[in-house]
Amino acid sequence: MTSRKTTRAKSAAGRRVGIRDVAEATGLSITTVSHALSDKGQIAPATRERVRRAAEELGYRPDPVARGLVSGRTGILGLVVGHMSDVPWASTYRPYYAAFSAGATMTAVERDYALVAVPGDPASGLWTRVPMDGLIIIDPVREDPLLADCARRGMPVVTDGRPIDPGYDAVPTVESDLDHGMAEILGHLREAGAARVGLLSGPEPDAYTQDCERLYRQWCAETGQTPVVETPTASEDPVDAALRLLSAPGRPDAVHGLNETYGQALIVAARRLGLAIPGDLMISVMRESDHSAGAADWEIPLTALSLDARRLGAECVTTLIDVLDGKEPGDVVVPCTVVVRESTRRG
Amino acid sequence: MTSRKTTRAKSAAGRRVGIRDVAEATGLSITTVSHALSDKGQIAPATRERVRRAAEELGYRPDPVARGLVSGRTGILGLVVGHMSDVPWASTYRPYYAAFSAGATMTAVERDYALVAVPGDPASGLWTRVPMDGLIIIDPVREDPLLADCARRGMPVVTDGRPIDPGYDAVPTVESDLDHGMAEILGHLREAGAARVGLLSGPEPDAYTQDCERLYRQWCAETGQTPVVETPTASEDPVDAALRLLSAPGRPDAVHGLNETYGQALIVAARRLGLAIPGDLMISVMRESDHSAGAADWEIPLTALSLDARRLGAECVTTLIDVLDGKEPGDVVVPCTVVVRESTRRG
DNA sequence: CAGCGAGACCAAAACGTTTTGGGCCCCCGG
DNA sequence: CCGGGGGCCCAAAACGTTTTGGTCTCGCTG
Repeated sequence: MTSRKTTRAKSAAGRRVGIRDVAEATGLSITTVSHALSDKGQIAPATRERVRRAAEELGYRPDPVARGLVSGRTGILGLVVGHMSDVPWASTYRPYYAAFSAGATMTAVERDYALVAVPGDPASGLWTRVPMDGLIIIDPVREDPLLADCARRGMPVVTDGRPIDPGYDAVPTVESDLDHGMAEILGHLREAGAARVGLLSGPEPDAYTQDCERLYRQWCAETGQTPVVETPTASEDPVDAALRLLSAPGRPDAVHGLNETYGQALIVAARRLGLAIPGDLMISVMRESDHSAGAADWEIPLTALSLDARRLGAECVTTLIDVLDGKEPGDVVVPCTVVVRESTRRG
Repeated sequence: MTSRKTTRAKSAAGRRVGIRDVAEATGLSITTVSHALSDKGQIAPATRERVRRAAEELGYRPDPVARGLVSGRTGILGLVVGHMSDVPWASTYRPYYAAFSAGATMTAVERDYALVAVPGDPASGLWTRVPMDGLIIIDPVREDPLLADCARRGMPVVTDGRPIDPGYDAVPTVESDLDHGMAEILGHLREAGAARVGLLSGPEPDAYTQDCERLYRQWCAETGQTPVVETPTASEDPVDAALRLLSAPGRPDAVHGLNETYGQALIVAARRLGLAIPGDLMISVMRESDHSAGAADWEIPLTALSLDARRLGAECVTTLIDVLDGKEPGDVVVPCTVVVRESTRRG
């Protein structure tokens, strides 16, 4: 009586209806039913219709798991956000991730894939237990264990932001065109009248931060300016870092912040120091999108280098699907655009 | 030479390593290997260790799909956001969804499940093709096709926000405690000195909107006030609705907005009409979280009824997992709290 | 009228696990 | 010396599809 056989979901009546049931209902073979439903072999039109009707009537839906076992495809793409092991996605990261994820999800859905979020935490190993066809890794960090594991195991991967470590040249990558973007935004600041441009960088050990800083220093070298960089620690309130930056001896009269949160921090710091914007201090930031009315914009519309995270997400998915389809896609560079607003308009 | 057999990922060397390879490497049977790796049958400790080592060395990971086929469990939970068929998630919806999704994802991960986002669009039928153990439906709408399909098919479901249509009493539901919350926030507005409290409602046909409006009218009836409700259409700029509300003959001197975006709209409208906040107009809003510094807060900190979307997401996951584990969970009510800020402090 | 191709269908293998139901051997108690 | 009970291991079934490699029966051609 203590039947342990109730494991399966037999809630309503009998078992889940399988292809076998359709076969029995129509008096046909399993093969024929499968073919009829997926337009494969040659089936008499009448039969095909009969099968369709029976399947519909019985409410038959092919089991995705069984289907996946034979086809080798699950139709699931993994999205791992590297910094997710910490508290609720490092807050500075959220807007970017949200936009990225939105773009990725919609593109995936259009192409008939589903997107699943898995934690970057390598200890959990969850990503190993969830069936998926490929993985998107956002901003791989130094010695990323996930990246290594995927490579070893032959799991198709696309990264958003180039892997830092060497040896991953084969991994397709989607990136913002920071080369042009940084030059453009810094150039804009100078043209707008900045004498000394500072950078409010970030603590993350990823290619994005690294590249921005490098490009900034390079630009400084080219324009003959001494770099002024400040970086908040991971746990620190960015406002403190902003205050440091703006209190230094050779105070910059323009600062570019590496994410939108830093823009807010700069505004707060500036106000606390009694600096007028843009009169005493021009501010520009990285932003995840053109359209978003950033939080800080209620105070002062901020000039931004718009990163188009949405599109980056979309491109990652497209690229990954290309890989899955056997194409060998090259790296993708997504343009980013300068949007000039009040915070850098003097006079 | 045109071998089509390259379907599988045999990129590096040979095929993916399966349990059979481990068996052959150790000279044991498949059964024993399976048992050894999952601590099941009785295996000599030495053997167990030998198997472990071999598996590790070969880089063996059990195929989640095959495992899922026999166990009937995939470890994947679906999250469908009802309004996603439209453009980029109806923008007013985003902060709530983001917080909800964050809470759900983290809880899922803690319990060793993965969360996959599927479109509410019933036409796509994607959710049918992606393997999952259960589904979370956010704010089911009138005659929700998904809900119906799940019920018919026996797919375990938990909804965030009660299903509107009758006949779904068996579906476990997670809800905010709007009964108390609405009474509390409206009571606060009155106590703070409001003579006439208006409501800026929403166009969505879900239980949340419906309940808020009902509770508002009920409160009006109890306190002997004529209800003043305005609802933006789905495509309209909420500012226009706010302007209508604030230009009406019996202009309210306090308005509660059903989401955070509406708070911004109210501020903009108030400024445009030359109304001082909170002097001429008190504003309160629904918000998805306590901690979030809302965008509008850079202008004026808004009093809010905090919905704790994060926790709602977490509770949905917990409840769904309970269902999957065979428990019969009851409905969950998550408390919401009033957070008083500048926008309703007179004098 | 034999032969042959095409149309309609089907049985069985394959996918990679877990689970079921033993089998064998050795040791110990009677 | 025999019977029985662990301890250790294994072969085969099952999971629900898709795919492979047919078979059978027409009708048409030579």
